[in-house]
Amino acid sequence: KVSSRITKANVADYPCVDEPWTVLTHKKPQKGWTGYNPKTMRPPPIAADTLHMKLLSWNVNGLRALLKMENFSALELSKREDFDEKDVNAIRETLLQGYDNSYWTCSVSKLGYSGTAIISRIKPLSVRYGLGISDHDSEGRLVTLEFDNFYLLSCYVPNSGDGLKRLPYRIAEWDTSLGNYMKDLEQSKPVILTGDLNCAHEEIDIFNPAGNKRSAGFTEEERKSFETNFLDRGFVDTFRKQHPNVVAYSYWGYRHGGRRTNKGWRLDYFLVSESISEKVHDTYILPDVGGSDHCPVGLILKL
Amino acid sequence: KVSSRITKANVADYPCVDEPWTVLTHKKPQKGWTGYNPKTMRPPPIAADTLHMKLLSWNVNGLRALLKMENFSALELSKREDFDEKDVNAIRETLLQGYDNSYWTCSVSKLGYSGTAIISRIKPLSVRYGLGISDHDSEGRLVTLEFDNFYLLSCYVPNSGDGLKRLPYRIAEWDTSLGNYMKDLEQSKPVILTGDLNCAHEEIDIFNPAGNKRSAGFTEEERKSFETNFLDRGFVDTFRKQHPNVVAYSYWGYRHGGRRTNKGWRLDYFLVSESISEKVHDTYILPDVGGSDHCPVGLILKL
DNA sequence: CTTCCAACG
DNA sequence: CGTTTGAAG
Repeated sequence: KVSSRITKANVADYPCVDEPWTVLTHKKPQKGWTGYNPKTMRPPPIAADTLHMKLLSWNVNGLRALLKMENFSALELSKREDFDEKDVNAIRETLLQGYDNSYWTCSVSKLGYSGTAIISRIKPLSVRYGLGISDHDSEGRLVTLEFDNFYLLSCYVPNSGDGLKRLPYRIAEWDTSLGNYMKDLEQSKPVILTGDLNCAHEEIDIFNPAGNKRSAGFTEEERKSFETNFLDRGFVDTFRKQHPNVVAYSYWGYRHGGRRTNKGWRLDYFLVSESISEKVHDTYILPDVGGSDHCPVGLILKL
Repeated sequence: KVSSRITKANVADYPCVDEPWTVLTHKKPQKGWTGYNPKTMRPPPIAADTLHMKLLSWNVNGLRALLKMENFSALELSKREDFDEKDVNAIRETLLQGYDNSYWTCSVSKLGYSGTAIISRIKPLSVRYGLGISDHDSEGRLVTLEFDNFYLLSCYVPNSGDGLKRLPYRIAEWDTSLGNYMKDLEQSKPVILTGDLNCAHEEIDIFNPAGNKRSAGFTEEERKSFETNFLDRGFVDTFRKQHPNVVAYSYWGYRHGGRRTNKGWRLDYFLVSESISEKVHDTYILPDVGGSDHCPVGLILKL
């Protein structure tokens, strides 16, 4: 889910002015809300001599389909990595052009169900998979890398599911444990959490707030949990901080042409420790990047 | 599996001279064997004033994919048939242009696993699904229509499976029961069996006989069963009777580009009662019809 | 290699 | 609606 660059969506050549995603689809947009234009609503380019790092997170919803779509040739891949499973090998090596460090984890309980990875140019000081002890269901939902100045967490928060069957687990087990885990890490270094957090925090973060009050991802419980476990404990939603009144989504369901009509949700975040939040130069969303029901989100961090 | 016509593969406009399927792929073809050219190796067209009937049988290996492929629009279909399941409805009505009588059966034990149908311009005198009592596994493998002068059976014989796990069932239960059932019917009228019989009878019927002696569809057991249950009991393999030395296949596995190299099997047959065999004007194979790993096979019957 | 289903989102 | 797996051929 995380890389420090994505080939087809560099910030520089990002093309969009007055495109569909700048349109508000709320029936009753509140006063002051504006659409999101990632071309014009970005800060000035960061100075070349300012040491910085670019983070990009993307829920790709199926790597095989994505790689097929983007015309990757999974066949002419070198044998550099020593992995057992052919497809994983192909996927890894295809994405790894120029990246020497990649860290993958996936669901072992239900194959193909979930998984996360971090691909990085910079070698981390340490790597950790899962939440530690309480990561009981081994669904490959978390990778933690330790860098000099911060921890980077790539996470895929459990979906509460049809009929909200998994809502209790999601709140009581996952969100709580993740918050605790982040606070633990924070004692040694600032923390940056990114990924699909499976929650649209506020009304501005979803196209139809009224109609989704009992939909997984926008229940009272999940939104409250988002606050108590993360925001109230000192983690900053950097996109929202930078753009307090901007409607911007990172997910559009496939089911009703949501992308075309911009009926989306903001589910993909960067949450960072307060102590590092002033170092964030930019947080941005790349809504025109296709190939998944989610689009990538990015962050530029001054070092 | 059975229809009296197939749109894209009429006998009249069937185009092929010196095409790949005329090539023998046997490593050691026996003396006198020739390739099959359905354009030149057919009898003279049947006289227009000779009353006749055309039967066509096709294992389509997935109707949804086929319909998609052939650009059917499953949406603008009428509500003529009163079926519950939408897709079945769409499929039926799409295939039914001009056919008032269609008879479908499918596996209820494993959905999407197997099924057969007969689509006919002529209304049958009676219809029967399965083998009767012994059709215990309800896999939708047989439809019987009664016409004035014969019974027509569309059949999908069980594959013996990987590791020949189902070979005993296939032989002892299925083939035996089917043979008995056909002999029963034959007491009142001649019988025509068609479909994927999942057996390449002789060496001429498979591209690599030596290498497939333990492959499902060419085991000693299946070939013997084909003889004892059908041929020895008086049913005539009409294609082979008409073309004793012709190498012609009706199936090419997807796995190793079998269609391109004509590495095929003859698995689809017409077996008819001796009493009606002299009425068979032509039996033919349509190897250039794509969209499935099997191609259609046809028969013209004088009435 | 290609189909289908079921589960999941 | 679109993805994945697994079974089947």
